[in-house]
Amino acid sequence: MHTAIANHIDPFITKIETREKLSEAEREALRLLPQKLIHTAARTRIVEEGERPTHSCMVAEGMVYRTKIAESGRRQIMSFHVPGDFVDLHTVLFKVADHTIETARNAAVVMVPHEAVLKTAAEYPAIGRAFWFDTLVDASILRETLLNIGRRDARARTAHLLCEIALRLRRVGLCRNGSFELPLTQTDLADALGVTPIHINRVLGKFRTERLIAMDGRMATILNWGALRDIGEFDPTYLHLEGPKDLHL
Amino acid sequence: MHTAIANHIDPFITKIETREKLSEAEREALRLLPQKLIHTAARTRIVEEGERPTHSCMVAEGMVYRTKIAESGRRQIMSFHVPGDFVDLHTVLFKVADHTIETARNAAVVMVPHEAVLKTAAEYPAIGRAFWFDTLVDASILRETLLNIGRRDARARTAHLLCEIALRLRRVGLCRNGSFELPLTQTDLADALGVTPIHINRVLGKFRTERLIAMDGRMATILNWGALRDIGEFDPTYLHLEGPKDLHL
DNA sequence: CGTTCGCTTGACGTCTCTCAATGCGGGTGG
DNA sequence: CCACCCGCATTGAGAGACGTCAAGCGAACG
Repeated sequence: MHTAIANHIDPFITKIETREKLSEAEREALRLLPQKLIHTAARTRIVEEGERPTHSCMVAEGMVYRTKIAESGRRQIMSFHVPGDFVDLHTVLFKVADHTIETARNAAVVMVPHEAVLKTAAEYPAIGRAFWFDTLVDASILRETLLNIGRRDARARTAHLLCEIALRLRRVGLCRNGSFELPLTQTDLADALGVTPIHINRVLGKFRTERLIAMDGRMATILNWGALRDIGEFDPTYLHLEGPKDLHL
Repeated sequence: MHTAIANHIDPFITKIETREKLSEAEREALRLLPQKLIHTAARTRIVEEGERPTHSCMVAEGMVYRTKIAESGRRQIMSFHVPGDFVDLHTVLFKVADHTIETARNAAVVMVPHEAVLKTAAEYPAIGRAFWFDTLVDASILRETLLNIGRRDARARTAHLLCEIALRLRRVGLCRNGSFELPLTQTDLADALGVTPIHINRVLGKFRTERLIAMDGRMATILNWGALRDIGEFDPTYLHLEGPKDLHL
């Protein structure tokens, strides 16, 4: 690194570069984005539905999720975010946030002002593309989630989500030998999977007696990846870990 | 218009400009995109999951939807697209298509090569932003769909979808007095809403006896918008019809 | 004119929800 | 340091929404 001080954006740069190599000037432009690291308590709302946010955030530590609440009061978690994920590039262009962003437990997020994001994207097309690509992957994950909830039963849904979280955490070095910290309550999982916490409890209980997973406090371990993958029909293509196609511009 | 010949991209430009005004140079750049109009039969797959497409498409006529199939064979429709929608800006950056794009009935779509899209986006930041914004709205609709399917019962889901389609069609002048052509079978609706066609049939039947909607062949009419909106908890904020925030670059 | 596709309706099964109660662990205040 | 409380996990019993299986019917189409 050329910069002396460690930069909070670096995890994002690392993620981006597993897809498309950036020039030194582009990396530097990203590092020069104004940024403020914020530590939050559990259940902190970073962006509230209906707000007009002026900053975007990137996860530095912990887990963050997006949520919407129906008029009836039922909550749906739309997606989870792990360190290195830029959570709300959406609000860069939207006037009003269409959903809430919340931390699961203690977390750290980096706040970056919208104008800076847009200016950098306009100045460096490769960065603009990188941001765009990131939101596209996000949408792809959303589509798979939709398939999961719309067309699989609770058992398959749960298996699928566990596989996805494990894989995404492994990518950033937070899952070893199938073990990872899962800072979510069963109610969170239920809200993400479109079922009741009671039902999730029974599904997880069955997974445990079947020796597919183990859970000890906040640590979860996948004991039988193959079986869980099959139950959840998990195929990671939709995560687009490969990166974008080769560009000839 | 400055160009003598009607351009197939014009509906997209019109849509874009309800959000952010473009300069004449930018409009012209969009019109100069290489394009090929294709007329398709019903149930034509434009892009197949797993393919490596080289073109993106925009809907010119009819209705197009995105779909994924689970290993178990169950199909989920992720989203519908009406004239003026750029359906698969995703594939511009993705190597492999993560889902299938299909026409409901006879339709017309405009095909545009990916390199041209990327080149224009890189050259004109406002156009790059417009593309990005379009995919962000797409993701926002996806999130609302997820809430719909995850946290509402079949009756509410159906009402919500009908409201959304009516509103989006009205925006492009294809819905008058609550009447619009709905080129979807009950099986399509079921696959979009995560239920069985039989159940959708009963829900629609109830809507009809309650005088909330009327259906005559392919024409659907919303007779009681207020009631349907309330049943479906429909709030169009997520469609971001307002456009992006005012930019100060 | 037969065939296929889509709509409709009935009976029955089941996955998941609701209601309800218990227990556990961690945080808080006296 | 202990009592108390609250959030979360767990388990049981009964109810309901939705799925499955099955059959009939009309319209479009070759």
